[in-house]
Amino acid sequence: MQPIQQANENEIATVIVIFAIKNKHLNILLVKRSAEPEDNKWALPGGTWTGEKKLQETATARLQLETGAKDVYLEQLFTISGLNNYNPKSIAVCYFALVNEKDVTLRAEKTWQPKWFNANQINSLAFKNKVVIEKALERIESKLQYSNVAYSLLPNEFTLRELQETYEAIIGKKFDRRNFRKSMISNNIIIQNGKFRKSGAYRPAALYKFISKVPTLF
Amino acid sequence: MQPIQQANENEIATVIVIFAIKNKHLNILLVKRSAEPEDNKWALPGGTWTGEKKLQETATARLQLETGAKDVYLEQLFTISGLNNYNPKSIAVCYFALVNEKDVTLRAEKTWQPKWFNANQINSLAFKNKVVIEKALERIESKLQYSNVAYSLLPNEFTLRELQETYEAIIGKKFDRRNFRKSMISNNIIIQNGKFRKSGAYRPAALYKFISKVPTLF
DNA sequence: CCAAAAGTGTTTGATTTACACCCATGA
DNA sequence: TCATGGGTGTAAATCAAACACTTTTGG
Repeated sequence: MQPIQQANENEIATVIVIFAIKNKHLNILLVKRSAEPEDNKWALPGGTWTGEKKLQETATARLQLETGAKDVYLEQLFTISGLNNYNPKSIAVCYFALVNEKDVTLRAEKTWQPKWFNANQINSLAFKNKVVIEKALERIESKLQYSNVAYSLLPNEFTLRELQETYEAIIGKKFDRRNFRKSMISNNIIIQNGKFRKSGAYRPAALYKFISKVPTLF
Repeated sequence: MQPIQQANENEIATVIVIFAIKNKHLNILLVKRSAEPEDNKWALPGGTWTGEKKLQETATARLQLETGAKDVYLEQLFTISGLNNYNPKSIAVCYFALVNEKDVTLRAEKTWQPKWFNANQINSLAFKNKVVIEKALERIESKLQYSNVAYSLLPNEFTLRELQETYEAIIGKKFDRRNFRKSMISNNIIIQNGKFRKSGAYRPAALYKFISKVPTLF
């Protein structure tokens, strides 16, 4: 969301695409605007940068305010002018963040309704937020392929199937279970934590954890 | 270079890391500041964004002003606050550009001296420009590995050796000539243009051109 | 004993790397 | 004929992709 200022002044906004996996689908958090312009439309969360903190800290603060999530992966996407039609002197510094949906408590107020939307079914949005989402989708997909950033989408312990379904939701295709396991383990992304989870009339699944929760390429 | 404004106002600057190959080395264009703060120090070229054009067009305009180069590769790097210590409300949107040194005519004025510096031997710079250069070096290196953007570093026709030396200067290691040729050709990056260049007491080299001068991944 | 998900290795093909000799030219 | 850089192919190794059966559990 881009707050509005005098149209003649530079305005620096941050905008965040917050991703989480819900029901095996990639979701994005949107908030409903409750002011003109674009009143009542859904938009990406964001805020104006005041210069008091570093730019990225403004994004982090907004993320925490909306989701309560901490220690998540946050990365700058790009900066664009002209996102907000109403102020030609505004620019938006866009970020994307990955959160574990179970750690999230949405800030729900009467005038501020955050809501998760399936990332592939988002249509009309305030401003030109669609552009931002498309770039974010590209980036998260390629990032997942050669880094461990999925750690911020998953809880502390998880089964291999849960991990694989997370990857599949984002990349949009199925993987071979044996190859997936081999690759995650041989790239030192995950390791068994020794526990198992029983959840039905079948063999319990070993639980895994991420070896590192620092962004790492492989 | 970041122009100075009232310290209480938002200032949006663009900064460009302009790369070219000179004498088989990767070089960066710097300009000497002729105003406070940081008077007399070398800095990356840049300018203030006024909101009249798109952000990227401001960077393109600055690039042309400094080098005269057109149709070059220009990509946004990232945006940072705090690059300019003197105004806490300033941000810099940073770009990197690749130009062919032979197409360049530097704008040389008494108060504005642009100069090429070996990219790996840049030390003291105005503001925190070093950070920007480091990111740019990372980016150009990885970009070169899986895209054709080298087209903007080279003239219209070139030998395989010239191309390889360009890659070696940037990536910082030597390649096998046979494998390099194979990869460039099988990835449809370059093709012979039918001409040859004689330049000494040895077999003339075939000249190549880029198949496409649109940024393409492979 | 049945249904459901978990676990596990091997083979094939594709890609990447390493490596050495002959060719064309001008002096 | 010599010195210099230009041109070329093959074998080995590594990596990625395809693929099916056995195990554990609860009901």
